[in-house]
Amino acid sequence: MIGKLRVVNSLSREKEVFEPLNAPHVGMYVCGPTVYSDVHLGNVRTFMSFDVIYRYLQFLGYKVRYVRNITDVGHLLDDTGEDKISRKAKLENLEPMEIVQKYTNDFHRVMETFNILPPDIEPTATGHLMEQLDMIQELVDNGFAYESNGSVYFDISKFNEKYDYGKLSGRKTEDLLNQTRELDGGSDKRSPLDFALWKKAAPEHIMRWNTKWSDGFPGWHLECSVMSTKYLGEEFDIHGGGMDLKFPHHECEIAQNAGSTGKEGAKYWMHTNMLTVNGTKMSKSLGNSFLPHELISGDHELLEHGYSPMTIRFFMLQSHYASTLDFSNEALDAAQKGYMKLANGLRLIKNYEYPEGLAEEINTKQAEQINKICDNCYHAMNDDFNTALTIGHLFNLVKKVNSIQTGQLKFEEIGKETFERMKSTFIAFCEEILGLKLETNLSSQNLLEVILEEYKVAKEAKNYDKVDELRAKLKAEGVIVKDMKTGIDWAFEE
RNA sequence: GGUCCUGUGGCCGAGUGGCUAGGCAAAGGUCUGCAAAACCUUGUACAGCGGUUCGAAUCCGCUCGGGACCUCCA
Repeated sequence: MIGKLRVVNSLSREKEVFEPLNAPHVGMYVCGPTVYSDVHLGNVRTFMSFDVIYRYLQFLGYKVRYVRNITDVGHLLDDTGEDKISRKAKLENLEPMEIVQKYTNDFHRVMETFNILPPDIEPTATGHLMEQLDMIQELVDNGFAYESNGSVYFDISKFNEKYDYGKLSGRKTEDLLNQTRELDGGSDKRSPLDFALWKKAAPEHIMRWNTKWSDGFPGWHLECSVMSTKYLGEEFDIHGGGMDLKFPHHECEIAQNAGSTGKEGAKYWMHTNMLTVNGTKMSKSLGNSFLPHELISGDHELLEHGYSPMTIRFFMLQSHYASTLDFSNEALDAAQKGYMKLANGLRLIKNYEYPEGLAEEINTKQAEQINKICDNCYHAMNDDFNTALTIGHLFNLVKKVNSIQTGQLKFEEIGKETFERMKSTFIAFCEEILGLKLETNLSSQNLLEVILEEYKVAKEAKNYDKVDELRAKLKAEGVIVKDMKTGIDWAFEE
């Protein structure tokens, strides 16, 4: 390993050296989707960011247990106390579990489309009701929660006697109180800051469980505390999620963990930033959100045409996960060309082998440059998973690879050792770490070979009409013919 | 209103004190039947003003612009 991995910890707001609690094991929990409708692109960015983090940690040799939940109940919509799943179920006249299954399946398909690896454990809230009830009881026993009219609430003021509610998002309880609108008379809460652990269900509420507290359902924040603790322990390494979950969701999680176990859960908190469209956060209510399939097909009023999943992945990884990323046709088009350039480089180097028995005539400058670039890839990823910088370095390797193809750089100048390092580094960073894979839309690889052979023959015979015709034919397939001193090859059209 | 983030060349986007980020676009060159691709070269970039420093895009202050969270949201 080159250098140490450093991550920006939302808790300290500083870049810290990453030191797992129980190396080589790493526990990572990421807040997953609420499966009540299609995932939108913003969700994809978050899960893609943590996918790269997961991949890189594994690449570094850590044994990672990655837990990403599915929220299938209890996500309060508003003051009505109705949750997202049951509202949708009523709307579509389906069983809540049908909604859950439908959108869970859809979610998995989308994740696969973008080459996002599945987590090691994907627990559901409904599958952990007993554990949630246990944690509620613990919180009540410890004096951090109270029952009120069949519901159970977390008691922020009690919590603050011993802990500090708001430390993650930098909020002060007094400020929060000043800003919070007054409770309507009907509330069972002692303070507007208190949040629900268990909600008594209204008669029309369809997802409900009969417990000693009431016939009701769990609060949203609880499941994450319960499931992270169950699968990763009272203290674990990384907890992630989108920025917008920082408050109140993650703040509540910390409170629940501390209140029940005495430990605050995660050592490192990591937050991904938002996707924006024309500078404004992508969200459904603003009508500026894209569904993954719309971006791929181009079937959206804001889009001129579609983009392949790997182009989108590349586009997203070209910015740092903690920065906002703005969507535009121009930016996407530029990313498409850039991605094809990278993909062509990847395809080339995968096919290259250092020639057997070739005498080395090392060009020290070239070899040093290449080794430096390889080092830089590690440095970039070690620096808080800087995929944007990593991609920049990979493009520098692409130049070397292309130079080999055109014969401007020779194998013997690089030497076997450096060549092998370049090859393995390039492939590992593209495929294993960034999760970019080649997308071949060629109808037939063999056909391509045949046409290229035909092209070669025509070229040698100086039959230029035929040459131009074949060129056009291949271009229609998205393939560009490359005439070089060293021979004829092809590349994906950029 | 409170808390916080942010403003980089035509566009996107890295970069927290001195070391060419990178991609797209543009210009010139090499190569070529012509092209394309590739490679090489080129761009008075760091919102404005002031300060700290031998030296600042990078630190500090002010001004102006953009955004997020404070209610469900990745």
